[in-house]
Amino acid sequence: MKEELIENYGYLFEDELLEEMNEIGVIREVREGSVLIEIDDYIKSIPLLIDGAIKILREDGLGEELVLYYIEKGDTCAMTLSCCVGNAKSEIRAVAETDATLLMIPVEKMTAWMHKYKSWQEFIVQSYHSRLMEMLEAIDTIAFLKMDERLLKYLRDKAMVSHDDMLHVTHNEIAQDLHTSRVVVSRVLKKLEKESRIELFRNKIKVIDL
DNA sequence: ACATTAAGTGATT
DNA sequence: AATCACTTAATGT
Repeated sequence: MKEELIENYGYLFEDELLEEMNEIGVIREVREGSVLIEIDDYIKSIPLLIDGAIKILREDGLGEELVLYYIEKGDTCAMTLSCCVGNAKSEIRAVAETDATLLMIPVEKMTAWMHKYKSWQEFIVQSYHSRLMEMLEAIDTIAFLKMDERLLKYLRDKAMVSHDDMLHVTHNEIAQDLHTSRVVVSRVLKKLEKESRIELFRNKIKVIDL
């Protein structure tokens, strides 16, 4: 596991910190689809993503959800960070988009390292920043983009995090992620297929050119 | 063969 | 862009 740590975080952190992470962190492997954080959960440890991708969702009242952004390896979850510091409940849900490997760091260590290691502090601040940027991007997408553009972005992101241009997803699942109806998704996808940008199959979508 | 689930489509708001 | 109503196609038992 030491190798994986170095591979993904070695260029960021000094050896001493990596050593501590290796000792204290607990590796957690999760399967695709498993829920890592539920809304209203209290967070007791910080996940650092070693491998795979995590999907971050916002949910309204009951059932209706919306994808905010994805987290890939080398990243951490900003929500977790703010929750630990403020000891607050999670406002979001985190679901494993693919099979994933996480390194879990206890909250106490996370705050202690903030003082002890400059590289850690920078990592946290930097991570906060990039998550905030992604949030802005998500807002722009919803507010200014039409459904066809939103869908394209969704497919692009999905293909990127799964490192595969054959996406295993149904029209219904996409509709839920984008908070729209299945019929609309089917129509737009059909249009994209006619433009030869994608190819449609049952339960699958092949990305040709985005 | 039948039931279930995914996807396609016209019409309406 | 959403909803309804209906059809067609694929898959499971």
